[in-house]
This record gives sequence, structure tokens and C-alpha cells, in this order.
Amino acid sequence: MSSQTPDLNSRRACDPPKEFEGRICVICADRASGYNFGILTCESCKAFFRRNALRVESIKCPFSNSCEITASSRRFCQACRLSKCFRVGMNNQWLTDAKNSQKLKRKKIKPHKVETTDEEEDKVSVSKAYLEELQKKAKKRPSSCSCTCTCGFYERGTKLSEDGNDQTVRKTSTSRGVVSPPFGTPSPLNVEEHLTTAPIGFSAIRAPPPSVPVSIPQFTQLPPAPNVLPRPTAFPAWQQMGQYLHSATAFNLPGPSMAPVSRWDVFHDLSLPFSSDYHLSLSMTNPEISKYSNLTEEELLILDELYITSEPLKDPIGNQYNQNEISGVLKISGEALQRILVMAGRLQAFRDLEIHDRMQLVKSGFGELLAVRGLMAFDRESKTWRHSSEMEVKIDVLKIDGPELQLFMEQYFKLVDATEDIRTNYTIMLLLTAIVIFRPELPNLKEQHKVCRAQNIYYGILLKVLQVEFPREEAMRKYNRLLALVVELHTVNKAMVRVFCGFDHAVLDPLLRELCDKI
Amino acid sequence: MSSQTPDLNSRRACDPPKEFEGRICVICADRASGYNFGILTCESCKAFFRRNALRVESIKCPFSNSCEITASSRRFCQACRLSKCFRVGMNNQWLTDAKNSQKLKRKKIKPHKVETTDEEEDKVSVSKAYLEELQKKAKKRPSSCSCTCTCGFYERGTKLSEDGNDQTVRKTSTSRGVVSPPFGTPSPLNVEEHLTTAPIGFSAIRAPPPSVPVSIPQFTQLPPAPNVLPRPTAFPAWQQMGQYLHSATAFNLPGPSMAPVSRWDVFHDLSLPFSSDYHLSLSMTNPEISKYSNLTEEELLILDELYITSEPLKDPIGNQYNQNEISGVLKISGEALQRILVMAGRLQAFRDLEIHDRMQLVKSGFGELLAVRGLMAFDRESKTWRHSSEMEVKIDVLKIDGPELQLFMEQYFKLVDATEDIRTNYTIMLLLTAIVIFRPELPNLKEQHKVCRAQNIYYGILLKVLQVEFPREEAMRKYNRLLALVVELHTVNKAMVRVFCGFDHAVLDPLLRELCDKI
DNA sequence: CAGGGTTCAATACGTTCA
DNA sequence: TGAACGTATTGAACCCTG
Ligand SMILES: [Zn+2]
Ligand SMILES: [Zn+2]
Ligand SMILES: [Zn+2]
Ligand SMILES: [Zn+2]
Repeated sequence: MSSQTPDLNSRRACDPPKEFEGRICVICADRASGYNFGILTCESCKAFFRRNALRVESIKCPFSNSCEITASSRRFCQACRLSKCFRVGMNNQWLTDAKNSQKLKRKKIKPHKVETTDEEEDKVSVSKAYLEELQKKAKKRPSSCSCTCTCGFYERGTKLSEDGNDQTVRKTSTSRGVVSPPFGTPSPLNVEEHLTTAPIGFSAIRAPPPSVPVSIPQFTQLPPAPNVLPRPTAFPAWQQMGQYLHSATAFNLPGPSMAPVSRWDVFHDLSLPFSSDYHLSLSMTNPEISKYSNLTEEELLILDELYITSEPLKDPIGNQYNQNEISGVLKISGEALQRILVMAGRLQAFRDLEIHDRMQLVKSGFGELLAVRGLMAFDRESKTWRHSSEMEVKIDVLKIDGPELQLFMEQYFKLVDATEDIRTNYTIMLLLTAIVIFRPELPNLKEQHKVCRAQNIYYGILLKVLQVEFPREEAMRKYNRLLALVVELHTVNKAMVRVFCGFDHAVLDPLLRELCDKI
Repeated sequence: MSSQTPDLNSRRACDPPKEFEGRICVICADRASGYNFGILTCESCKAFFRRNALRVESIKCPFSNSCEITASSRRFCQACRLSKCFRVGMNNQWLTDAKNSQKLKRKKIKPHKVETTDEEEDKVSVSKAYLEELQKKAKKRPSSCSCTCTCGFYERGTKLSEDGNDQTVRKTSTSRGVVSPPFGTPSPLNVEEHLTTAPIGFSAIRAPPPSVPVSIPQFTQLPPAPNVLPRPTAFPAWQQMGQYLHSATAFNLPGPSMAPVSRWDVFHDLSLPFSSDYHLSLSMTNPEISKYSNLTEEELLILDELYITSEPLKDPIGNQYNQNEISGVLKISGEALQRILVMAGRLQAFRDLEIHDRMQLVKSGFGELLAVRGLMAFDRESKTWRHSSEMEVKIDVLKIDGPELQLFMEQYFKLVDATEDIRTNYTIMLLLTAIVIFRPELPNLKEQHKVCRAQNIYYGILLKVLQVEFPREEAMRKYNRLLALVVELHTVNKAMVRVFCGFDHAVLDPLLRELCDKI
């Protein structure tokens, strides 16, 4: 109790250097006072971390994020100092309180000594001011705070109460947007983590109207994002690639001409009321998908989005290319790929990714994407890929060239055979395309979880679609086959890339060329 | 501790273990000073129990109530330490304070009169107990409110911040992982929703186990490049455990006294160099798993880890419980669950998760976990669950009680029947346990991708194991059945939770009680 | 002595203020 | 910003009693 105070003081008074012997701050090499937030640091670094651990985002290094931190230089760059704190392992989970402290200036209380009065053992005598302060503190109601929960369950700005029983959450009238909804406008602090905080699963469970019963297939365990790690890729030069992709395709964000068909927000912003006429109009637009009655409303919307965004796939390809020559075919492939990327670029889930990840997906996946597109377009009878009636590529064109092409074609046509029953189903192939776009197993993804989530949702829809299209057993079989297909595609992709790379760059479509350069 | 180390060593060198054994603290395995409060404990555990035996209610485990208590880890979780104290039988009847504290309580309640003493105007005289209470309250949380959110999203007692930015919610417990607020321990209102609706709705869309054909050579490649930068936003998981960095146990979280069996690093970009002799020696240790020659080296290691960490499952359960009464069975269930959680806590992949996610997994999954464990232990012949030869629970014990129990039993035994051929295979059931631990479809996971990855890996191993254990076709069939089983378990979980909740809390094991409280 | 209770130095977190 | 300070928990060392 307070009886210790004098002792502590006296100890501190003579504060022996011995205490600090050999202990230096990991951050700035000053004398360490002990372990703070998990790491041996000095007092100043401790205080610094305390103050700033929660505002990483708002601190930026004015130089190049590599400032040296020493006892004398530590004040020059907060960013690097803080960054070093984290790097060496200081842990903000240790912070218990911090943020909330309303800087209530308490009236100064002099050190309180508690004296036991002689008369009554049980009684103590204290300074009145001290007692009052204590009483105030102990009784303090959170009436003045503005805590809110970021879980996304409550409407934003909802005020929380102190005792959990009180469900009548009070709403704040604070003008300052206190809560940032999980997926809405991300708050400045630590955006990414924030995004992951309330994952789709959460909203999907809360959001949908209770009236829609989800029928649960027994065998619903879903597919293997194959626990397989694709080839390691060299660290790419994003800038160059970004340049091309930005300009040439619809990667840029709010493309005014092609407004994104955005439905993913049903998963994002819980606070938006579910607008019935909104989704109604959307689900009406497409009779194709209305037969999939086993899909949840969200899934329907996402499938609908897929349909709508897939329109560019069918955009005509100018016939300035000679489809009877390999070179022409390559150009055409490039054009086709470009259309696929336009489609991807319009998918809300794709747009939600960081540019880095979008690049990564495209870069590593373009072979697969082309392959899937090829499967969609291939006509077995005439042995042609037909983009449209005017744009067909005969298989024979490819039969001439070297061993790489041979290998590729071989693998590819195995796929064609294996998917004969599926690849003509537009819906399924669209879903497959989406699944191939979102490949969480790619290395170097910054937001793998997002990719994973997106892919899983498409997987889920795929299964349900199959269950409508085919009898139960068969659906399952086909589903499994599709899973295998996705894996196979990796192989095909490699072969395809090898083919492309084998050609003179001049022959390649610029997009393909750039992609191949990155390999 | 450090001082007695030599002591111990010298003893060990020449003395029979028996004498030595007599001096080990039952709680933390430090050197015991003698019998304290009825149990052989060390000085520190004695002091600890003294101080905290009467405030059970206010101490909550920040993890999952399964923290291992060792001499070096004992400080990290008061709740688990205290809980262990009680569990091994430390008895607060010996506390002479007990009655005093009753008095204290009464005093606290009764209105305190503040008397101004004559001598000094500024001084007042109050009851000592009252003053202490005030001090405690006031000091606890000097300048912040105690709002908590009831959404069930955050760990209970989680402190909320004023601005929504702070998604790294701070626990009200102090950094040592300890105290939770004396005020509200609000039970999240919506946990049940999580427990029930969540898994089912979403397992349909997520949690993808690898399906049939997974034999593609180039995928055995290891993950990329050490030159990969750790993801900027998510701090590496091990940093989250930084709070233990300064201790001797470093990473031993609620973890093992033995070093964690860590192989998951091969799956991380946080690449520690791959130490070949390390894993080699490990894979030699277990002849059980060497027959699974189709596993990759990494998979073997992970399976091995599973074997090693599963040891605690078999830890004896004290037979102070009457296994012929429901109440005893409930206690035993609690004990069993605790063992499962200890196992989970030792899995590297689990340790790599943030505390929040670990909580989430445990909270929503404990029913499934118990169910799986039950499947492993059930003996069809004798109709008993047999933890060990001394600890058996006859099915009849459960036959008496109400409709909820009936429903549960019915569902459960369907599972028993359905898994007759599998549930006796230890390897498979271990894998199933792991798969059930890592359930990426749970809502609110911060690092769903990690959970997802872990589960996928276990799924992959499971399939391969099945392919060794059974002929190809059958393996596939069983695999699919296991997938379905995982879904079924959700249902069973619901039933089980309902059963537990039906019982008087006093009857429940503290761990179960707390988990049920969240419903 | 054994086993209750108590003391106090060591730590490490939060707060204050120059 | 950081030194100084206030507070809480821990555990070794003690004290006290039957
Ligand atoms: Zn420093
Ligand atoms: Zn800097
Ligand atoms: Zn002990
Ligand atoms: Zn604990």
C-alpha cells in the first residue's frame, strides 16, 4: 500500500547505476531501464512507444525510412523510431489503456499518506481532498466518454453502455464520425488490419434477411485452395508493369465510362440498409441466374455481377490480325487477355485489392485465365476457338510449331476433353474464371485473405450452381473435377508461358510481352 | 528459481527422484516449500493463492483458459494459475482472511461516514476497508471509462476506444495478461448466433479441403524467397507474443514446458532458415508416421508435431470426480476440454494466431472439439468413454436427463456409428481434431487466411493418410465422409452447448462455465 | 518446525510536468 | 520529449503461532 511509497522513493533516490549495468536500450542504445512492452528499452523509448504505438499510420518518415536511431538522433524521426520499436518486437498488446484518456486535468493531489488513527484501529485518517478525489474517481460514470464499438454490428455512432446487460445502446450525437464501419471508409489508423477485422463471414451472417433459409448441403465442405505453393517468382518491377496496365486496361479505379457493378458492398457496409429495390432490380435483370434458387441473395448478386462484368469478354476483336498465323493468334490472345483483365478490373472484389495484389494475380495468372477463356471458346466440332463468328482460330494453326507448343497443346486438350460437359456452361465457366482470378495461393500477396475469401465465395456459388445444373451425385463429381482442373491449370499455365516466351517479343501483343517479361 | 537451479541439478545427480518429487510445486513445478493451503507448493504460489483466492471472479484469462503454468510462465495468467490452484485442491478454508474478507465486504457495502477529525481540518477519518476499496477502484482505471461492447465480437471485457480507429482493441486486463475490470463482465449477447448460424452458413462457402487429385509434382516446392518482406500491416505473429519475450520461456505461450514443436515456419514468409538436421531428427522420432510415405517432408513434420502435442490429451484426469453422476461427467468434460486446449496451444499454427483469433476458435469450437475427443475415446463394446483405464464414463450416466440431452445423445451416436471405421485411428482423429480447431469459416477471425491455411494443410495430410490406410476408392469415400462429419459437428456442437447451458453453473467446470457464459 | 501471515525489493505500466 | 513519479503484482525472506 502507500506505506511503500517512502521506500520506493528512497530506493530511487540512490538509484544505483548497478541497476542499469550492461543494459542498453535495444532501440537507441541509451541506458535501459528494464523491459518495457516486452523489450529492453530506456525510459524515453518506453514513453515514446506508449505514446505512439497506436498511431503508426499517421507518422511518416520524411526521408527514406531508414533513419538511424541513436540516443541523440532518436528524436529526429518518429516514424523510423516507432518502426524500429515494432521491428525489435515491442508489442502494443501490452498497452492497456492509453487512447481513451480524456485529458481531464485533475486537481493536483498531494501525496497521500494514510495514517492510522490511534483511537480506532479500523479507522484511518486521510487528507480530505484525497478522499474526495478517490470517491469521484471510483464512482466515475462513463457519461462523458464516446466509446464505440467497431465490430460493425451496431449502427455507426452507436454509443455503448457500461454494463453489458444494457442492450438499449445509446446513440451518440457526436458529429465526429467515431466508428468507422468495418469496410466503409477506413480509418487512418492501420487500414488493412481494420479491413480484416470484420470479415465477410461476419456480415454475411448478420446481414441477410432472416427469411432466406440457406439449405445446407451435406457435403458442402469446399474446395482445396490447393495447399500448394506455386513457383517462386522473381521480385518484379511493379512500376513498369503498373504503367502499362494502368494505361492500357481498365485498371484505373473509378472508370467513369464503365461504372463498376458494385455489390460486394453488401458484405462490406452493414450500416447500409439492404435496399430491396436495388437488388430486386438487379436480380431481375438476369433471368439466367434466377434459376439458382439455392443461392443466397448475396451470392445471387455476386453472380449477377459476374455476368454483367463479363460483357467485355465478348467485345469484338478487330480483324486486323491474321488468325491463320501464329503471330496473329498471339495478338488475338493478347486482345482476349486484355478483355479478361477488363472484366477482372470491374469486379468489386478485385478492385478492393491493393494494386500490388492485382498485379500479382494478373501476372501469375494470365496463362490460366487465357486457358479458361480458351476452354469457353473452343468448339469441338470445328476445332476452333471462336471469339465471335468473325473471329475464329483454327487449331491447326498451332500444330506447326516446336516442342514447347506441342507439350502445351497436349496438356491443353486433355483439359478440353475433361471438361467437355462443363465448359459450355457459361455460368460455370464464368465462375471458374473468377476462381482462377482470385488465387490465394500465389506468393507475395499482401492481402491474401481477401483473395482467399473472394475465391471461396465463388467456389461456394459454383457448387450450388452445379447442384442445380446436375443431379446431386453428379454435381459433386463435377465439382471435384473442377477443383482438379484449377490445379491442372497451373501446369498448363507454365506450358503456355513457356510458349509465349519462346516467341520473339515483337510478335507478341504488348500486354503479353510485358507479362512475359516479368517471368 | 534461477538460484535453485544448481541446487536441483546437484540433487538430481545423486538423489532418487522420489525424494525430489516430494518437493515440487504442484502448481508450477518450481521447488516446493512445503504444504500450503493443503497442497505442496512453492513459496510464490503460496503467496499468490493467499492474495487471490478470494477474488476469483475478477480474474479472467485473456487467452483460452488453458494456459500452462510453469515456474516461468506462472506470472502470465492469474486466472489459469488460480484455477489450477483450486483444481489441484488448494483450499481457501485455510485462509484465515476468509472471514475477515466477509467482514470487509459488509463494511464496504454499508454507507461510509466521513468524519472530520478535530485536530486537522484537512483530515478525515474513514474506515480503512472503505479507503482501500476506493483506492483500488480509483487506481484501476484512472482516466477512462469502462464501456464494453455486447456484440460478442470482441473478447469479453475488451475495452473500447473513443475513435473507431483503434481496432487493436485493448484489453482491460493489464499487460501481464491478468486482471479484467472489476466492473462489467458483460456477456456478449450474440455469441450464440455465432455459434449456431455462423459455421453452418459459411462452411458451405469456405474451409476448402483439398479434394481428390493432389499429386502434382511441382507443387511440393517450398514457399518463396526470404527476400519477401513481411506484410507491412500485419505484424508477424511471433511479435504478438512479444509479451513473453523477456521471460525465459520466450515463445512458450500458454504453451508447453517443452519447446514448441515448430515446423510451420516452412510455410511462413518470415523465413527462418530451414534447418535440415532439425526436422530430420524430428521425423525420426515417430515410427507411427513413417509409413505415410506419400507425405512431403513438411507434412510429415506437421503430423509429427500433432503427435507430440497430443500427449497432453492423455494426461490423467484426477478421479476426484464421480463419473457416475452427471455433475462428475461435466467436470470430467471440462478437464478433457482443457487438455485439448493445451494441445491446441502447443500447435505452432495456433500459436501463430493472434490471441483474439485463438479465443474465437476456442469459444466457438469447444463443443466440436469435445465431440471429436469423445469419438476418439468412446468404446463401443462397453459403451463407455474411456479416458484411461481408471477414468471411464458409462453412457448410462447420461441417459437419465432431459430432452436436450436426449437430442444431443441421439445426434452424437449417429456420429459414432458413422465413424466406426475411422474413429479408432489415432492419426486420423488427431488430424480431425486439428481440422476442427482451425475453422476458417468462423466469423470475426482477424487472420482468417492463417486459419484457412492451417486447416488446408491438415486436410491435405488427412487425405494422404487415408490413401495410405485405405484402398484408393475407399479413401476417397472416407475422406468425403469426414468432410461431411466436420459439418455435422456443427450441429452436434449446438446441441452440446445447449446441454451444458442447461446445467447449473455451479456444477460446471470453470472452463466450461466461462465458455457457456458467453452464450 | 509446518504453515499460516507480512514485508519489501524488483519490475514494469501509466501519468505528470518542466 | 523524457525524467521522475505513482501504482500494482510478484516472490524471496521473514515473522508468528500452535
Ligand atoms: Zn531508447
Ligand atoms: Zn525516418
Ligand atoms: Zn509454484
Ligand atoms: Zn490463462
